[in-house]
Amino acid sequence: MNAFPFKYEHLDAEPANARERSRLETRRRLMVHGLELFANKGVANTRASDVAEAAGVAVGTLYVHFGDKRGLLREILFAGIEELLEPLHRLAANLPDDLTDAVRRHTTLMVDFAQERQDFCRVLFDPESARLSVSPEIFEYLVGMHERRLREGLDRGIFPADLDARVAAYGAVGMLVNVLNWWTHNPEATQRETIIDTLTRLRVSGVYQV
Amino acid sequence: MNAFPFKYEHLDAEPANARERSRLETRRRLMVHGLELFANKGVANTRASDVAEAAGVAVGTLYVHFGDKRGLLREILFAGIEELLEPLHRLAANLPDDLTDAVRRHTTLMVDFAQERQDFCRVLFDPESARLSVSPEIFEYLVGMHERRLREGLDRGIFPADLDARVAAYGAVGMLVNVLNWWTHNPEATQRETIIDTLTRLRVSGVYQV
Amino acid sequence: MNAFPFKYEHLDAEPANARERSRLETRRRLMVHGLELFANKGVANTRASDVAEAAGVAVGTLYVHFGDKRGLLREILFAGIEELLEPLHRLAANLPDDLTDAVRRHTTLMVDFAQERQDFCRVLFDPESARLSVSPEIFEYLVGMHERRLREGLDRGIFPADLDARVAAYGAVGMLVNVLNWWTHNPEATQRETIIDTLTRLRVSGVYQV
Amino acid sequence: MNAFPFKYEHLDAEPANARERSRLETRRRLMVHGLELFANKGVANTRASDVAEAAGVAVGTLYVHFGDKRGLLREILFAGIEELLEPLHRLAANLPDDLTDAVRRHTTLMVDFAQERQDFCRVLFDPESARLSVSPEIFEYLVGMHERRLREGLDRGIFPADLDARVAAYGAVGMLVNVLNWWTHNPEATQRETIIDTLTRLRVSGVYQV
DNA sequence: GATGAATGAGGATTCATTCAT
DNA sequence: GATGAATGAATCCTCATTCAT
Repeated sequence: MNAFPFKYEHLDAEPANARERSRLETRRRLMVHGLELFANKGVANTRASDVAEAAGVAVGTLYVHFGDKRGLLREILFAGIEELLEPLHRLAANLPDDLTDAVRRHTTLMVDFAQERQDFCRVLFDPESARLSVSPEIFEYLVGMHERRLREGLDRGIFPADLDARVAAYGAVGMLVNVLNWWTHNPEATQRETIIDTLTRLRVSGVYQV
Repeated sequence: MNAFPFKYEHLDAEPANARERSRLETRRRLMVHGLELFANKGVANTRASDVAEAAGVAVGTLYVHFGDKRGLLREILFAGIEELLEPLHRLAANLPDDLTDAVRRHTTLMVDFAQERQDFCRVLFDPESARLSVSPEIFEYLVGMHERRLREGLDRGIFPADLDARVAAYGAVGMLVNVLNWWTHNPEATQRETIIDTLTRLRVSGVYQV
Repeated sequence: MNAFPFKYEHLDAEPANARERSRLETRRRLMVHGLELFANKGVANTRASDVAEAAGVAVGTLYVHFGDKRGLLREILFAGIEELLEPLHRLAANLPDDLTDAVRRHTTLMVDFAQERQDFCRVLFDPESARLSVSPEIFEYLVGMHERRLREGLDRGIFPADLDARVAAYGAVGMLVNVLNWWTHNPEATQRETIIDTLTRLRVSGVYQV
Repeated sequence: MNAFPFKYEHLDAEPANARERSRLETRRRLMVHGLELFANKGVANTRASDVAEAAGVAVGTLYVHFGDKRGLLREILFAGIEELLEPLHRLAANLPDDLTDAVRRHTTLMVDFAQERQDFCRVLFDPESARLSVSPEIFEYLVGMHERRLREGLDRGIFPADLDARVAAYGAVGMLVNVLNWWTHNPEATQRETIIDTLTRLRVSGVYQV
């Protein structure tokens, strides 16, 4: 049901016994404080020991749970993106017939996610996440999803045949990501609605004047 | 009338005297080898001394010319991007009336540049260039250019009024950059024409089926 | 009459009751897998938890049984060396009268042991065993044995009087150990018989041409 | 003339210019203080920064000169062993005809070296030098030298034909090394002459009573 | 201007060991 | 006795940058 292919230990897994419960709690604390520090100080400027200290555990504990700093970053980003994927998949299963409506719903979902999860987005768009090849992996996944949807639309004759699904998918994701990256760092620069309207516009009918 | 606001010492400045000529030659060698190493090993994995050695000078010389490693990177990227800006400005001064034609010309220019200057693009899209705030500066500039052009179009009623120029500019640049970034690292994945057609399509009329 | 002065819990102790049997089995498993890992990955590169995992128990269990990693290493090496000591003592109690015969029998025993217990020898000769002062303790013991035997020979006028028993003992053990160390790591380099012949030769009459 | 195959920057290289002279002096200081600390605290217990501090330079300087801690250790040991090799080669070029005489001269050289260069020997015999594969490389070289000499003797019929040169070389070096290792750490245990007499005895005619 | 030896702050990571359950 | 999550001291090494020559 959920196509997200990356395994990670679910935080909501049933707590089994006391020891396991405590382990998961430690893990959760590391992720929560990691997200906060990564978002506020930047990923590169946050030391593994900073996160451990904030979480109230020893550095070694971080390494027990996540292998290394990159591992922690991965888990944080994958857990965060999964929260986006869930409504996304729900939407996909229940798409409006009207193209503009459908795109607007999709865009709105992304924009609202960016607005509600600003800290997560700051980490996702941190150049250090790119340097560690974590965010690219996530963007690739989004591109893949988009490509599949485009390919379906092409098959069903909804989209113009001269579109290449792969290229268009990279384009759409790049457009979204770049706008949200900017907006995340300049939330006051414009309104939620402006972004939704403009992105929906561009995605559906480009700059073309009807 | 070059609007590019960043100063750097032109490589094509007239060679004045012998000493000056030798100075410029040293400078050029550092930039050429810097570009090559940055492109092939990655910016973060290339040490200042690597570049100096490749250029056949002492490390200190690099610092005499560029202040620091980031300075060298800046000069390399700004010199490269200027090669893109020149034809871009020429095109702007002489734009076809037809919207699709105009966009296609613009897109073609960008795509061809990416194809011809693969090494430059690898450096431009290197996460380390982002971490050092060099590439963002360039992308901001491109966004600014785009925004101005969109605003003109809006003023003249060419583009639909519900577009926000700034948001649309970020979107367009993000689309372009993401596609070219991918293509630069996977040149065999698709054809130049496919990219031009799809990007032109998306930019002009989105996924909308006429 | 076993002169080996180091205590360790015998593996072949009678199994008393079920609980005790299981305890000994756990202990045996730790030693068996410890030997294997130490031999194959090197002592320094084998973590206590690796051994525990291979043995199918928790790390803590290793510490319950052996106190620390060095304790495990000691038990493994002492158990192994005891397998050498037994036939050695048997031989000592029943030595041929002819000097060359006696030395050859002794040498053969050592060489065959090295050949049959390659894994043990890799651990014994591992520099980490030296760093932890485990192998030196064993070599000292062998030197002591040898010294006693030499002293006896000297007393009985079998060996030339200008030999210092202690020095000669260190020399003989060093010779043996160095050859076997090399051979253990290069088993294909030479034949068992070549080693036995040459070592016997050297021990009995040096390089002297009769 | 000198068969020692390991390259390292000679300390006695002509001082060229002032900068180079200062560089070599820095290098020398690092080696001198490295030897002292390695010998007194043990190689594993000496931090790279300890050596740098003792030498009055920054840690980085050590890494500039030797690459890493192991590099420093190598240079120290190779420089030291070369001091042994020089008289050794001189002796080889001018060997007494009498076998016992020749062996005694050779043994004396080694023993006197060990006595005069106790600190060097402590480092050479340090298990950490073995763990870092530095001392084994040196011992291999000594074995190679020995093997060649034995092979010559065998060819000329001086040594008994049933000796295998390689095995005998490993044996002889092991004997020497083990005795000197012990003596280095227990200088009071016996006299220089006792060691020379016994080792010469063993090497030439084993334990055989003439 | 060019040189290149020297600098030294900075952080990730390991793993033997413990102890509450 | 067995467990295994948590501990945290301990060091290596990098490399952008400087400045005396």
